[in-house]
Amino acid sequence: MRVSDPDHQAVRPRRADARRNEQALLDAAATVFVTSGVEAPIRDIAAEAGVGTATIYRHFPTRADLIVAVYRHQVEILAAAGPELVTSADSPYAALRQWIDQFVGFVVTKQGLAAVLQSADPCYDPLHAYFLERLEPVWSGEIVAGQDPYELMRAVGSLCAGGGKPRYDARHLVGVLIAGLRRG
Amino acid sequence: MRVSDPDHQAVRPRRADARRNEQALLDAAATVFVTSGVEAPIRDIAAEAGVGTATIYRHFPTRADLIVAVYRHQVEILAAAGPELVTSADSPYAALRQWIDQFVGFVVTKQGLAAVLQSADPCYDPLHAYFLERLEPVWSGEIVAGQDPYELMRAVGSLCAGGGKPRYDARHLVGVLIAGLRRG
Amino acid sequence: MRVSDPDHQAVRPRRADARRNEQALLDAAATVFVTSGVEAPIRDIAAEAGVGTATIYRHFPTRADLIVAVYRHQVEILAAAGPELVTSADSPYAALRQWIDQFVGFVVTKQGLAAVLQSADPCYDPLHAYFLERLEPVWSGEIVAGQDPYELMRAVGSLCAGGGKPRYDARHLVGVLIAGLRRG
Amino acid sequence: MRVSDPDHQAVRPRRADARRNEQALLDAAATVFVTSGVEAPIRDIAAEAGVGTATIYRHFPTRADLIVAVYRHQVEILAAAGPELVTSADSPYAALRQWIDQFVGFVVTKQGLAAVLQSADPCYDPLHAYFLERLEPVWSGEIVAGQDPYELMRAVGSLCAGGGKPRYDARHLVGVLIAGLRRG
DNA sequence: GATGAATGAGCATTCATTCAT
DNA sequence: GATGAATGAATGCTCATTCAT
Repeated sequence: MRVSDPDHQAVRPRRADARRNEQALLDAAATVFVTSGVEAPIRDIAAEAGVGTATIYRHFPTRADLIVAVYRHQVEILAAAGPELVTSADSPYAALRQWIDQFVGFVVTKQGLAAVLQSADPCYDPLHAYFLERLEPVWSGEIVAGQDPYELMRAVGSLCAGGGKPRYDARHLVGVLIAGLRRG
Repeated sequence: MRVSDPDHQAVRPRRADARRNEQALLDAAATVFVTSGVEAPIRDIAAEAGVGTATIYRHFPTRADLIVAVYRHQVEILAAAGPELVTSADSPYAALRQWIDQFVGFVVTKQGLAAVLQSADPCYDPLHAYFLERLEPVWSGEIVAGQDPYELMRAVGSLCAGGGKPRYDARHLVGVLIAGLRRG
Repeated sequence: MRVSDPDHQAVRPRRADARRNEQALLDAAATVFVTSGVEAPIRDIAAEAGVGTATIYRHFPTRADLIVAVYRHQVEILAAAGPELVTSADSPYAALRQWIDQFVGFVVTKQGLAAVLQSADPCYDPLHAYFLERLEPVWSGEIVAGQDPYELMRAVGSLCAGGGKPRYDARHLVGVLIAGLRRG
Repeated sequence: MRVSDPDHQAVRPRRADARRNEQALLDAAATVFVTSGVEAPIRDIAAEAGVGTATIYRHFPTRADLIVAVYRHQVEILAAAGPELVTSADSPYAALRQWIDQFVGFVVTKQGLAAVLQSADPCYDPLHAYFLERLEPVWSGEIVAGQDPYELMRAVGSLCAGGGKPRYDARHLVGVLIAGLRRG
């Protein structure tokens, strides 16, 4: 998968209808990704958004472009909670636990996002970089002596990717993983 | 995924060539699953086995039937190492570490198996049950106070499913997870 | 365009229905090529033949395979007339004129064939070679001192490709071309 | 192909920017036709010209309109050389040879133009008429006793359309054709 | 039982054309 | 007039599954 231009939505001024469509597409894709995963047919996403298929290609030339855009948008929301927690919590470790709770709670409901975090496909590098930028301030203080944050992020993604099923509590497992790291 | 009859291959007496074909199919599928994943085209597996596609359907009506059969077969091999380790190692924890090393080493080279372990699809229940039967004697002594072994198995599967990529050491991460459990 | 296996129809023994389908495909393709050219949609050819689209891909993995097969078959018929003429005509030149008449008459009614003759795409090399093998005995005696037969064949293809239209007599023009060569 | 109104660009007075755009379009189309042929995507031409796609439709309602306009424009340049040669060369035949050399050299570099010359589509009638008007004075003196000039022009187009490939020298073949005509 | 031929639904992608801005 | 966003039909190709031999 290639990402043709990760920032394309930032550079051009756009017509109002185009902007509206792009938003509709992001919402539709987010919805479809939940039910059908990130490999859902383009047609389904187009139908959900109420646009033609070619409109998706105009806005997001490759599937990776769309995926990145969908989650970048959602991560913006998630990211806001991070720094705030660091300062407000009783201890760095408490901050981390709360953040992890929120983070996992968020990721678990978006199976697509978990898959993206788990993946090593270079097309997600921008999104991964973005994630790391936000995660590191929160957890680096307490945990990762000698632990590659990128690997940790992928591990969290992996554990969450298995979630949403009975007898599998991703939040708990991520907690265990974090606890294991702390000892190191 | 549905499994039509998990034990179908046990009930009927069979012709010699049928039995030979089934074995060829299991070997072929194992090979193909490694390179192309468990979703590999039926044709590829048939070609690898040197049989017609319909022969696969006769032996394994659904894809899940085949997957289960393939890994059940491979687990037979893996399982042998377990009990032996428990008795020979210096301590239960040492036995566990060694077992985990072997186990992860095994799973990581079969991405298909990792996916199967990660999955909660009921069609894998027989395989999961089989796995747990073998795993529990090994690790239950040392670790899982209050930890659902099934969940743990799926977690290991998840961590391994993300593996085989640069900057991601599944063996290390599973070790961290185990370490985290031990403290609990 | 690639030709995966120009001789694939010769190597395997085949089931009767497969052979029947292949013939139906060749006939259908020949028909469709006349009306829609060699770039006609696969679906149209499949429909004309009364088969599914995938059947075409089974028999002729690439479009070039199909094109070559269609015309190779037709050339078999054409080729028969060649050697016979050489011996029966009054003079080599007379033989050539008659042959050219037949040849052009044949090619002109298959616009697809003309296009194939005109093309330099390497995928047609086998067909071109086949053509040259048949053409050279007929015309080489009289004409082509220093004339590359391959170029001549392509020229005839070009002149015929423009044919089938009012105020354009490919037969006449090819005659003129041949006359021009004779002087050389 | 239909040409909606071959002279539409002559009837209306126009804004300066419209005229500028039209010229930019002709240049852009000429460029794109060379590299991608006359069937190149409208978008490519618009991009090359730096205008929107709809602008092309405004100026040239059908693709044929654009093609005709492009080559009419280029023929203007070519035509200038014709009469001049007739008077300056040593003999009518020498003039013809030189003219053919120039002509073929020109056409061969514009595969689109060759295709247009080869075609009998009525939409090109105006362009064909225009061509004949210029060609006839040059070659009619020496050659075409009983040869329809229109047919000859299309033949030259056909021979050139096959060109630009290895082992195919359109200039040579057109020379052969002309030589053949001379004898007649 | 085994075979592999046939099927046709499903999907990504391209592109001419229209239309709101 | 100019723009470029939206449209959706068209097409190549893949693959699971069925069925005649």
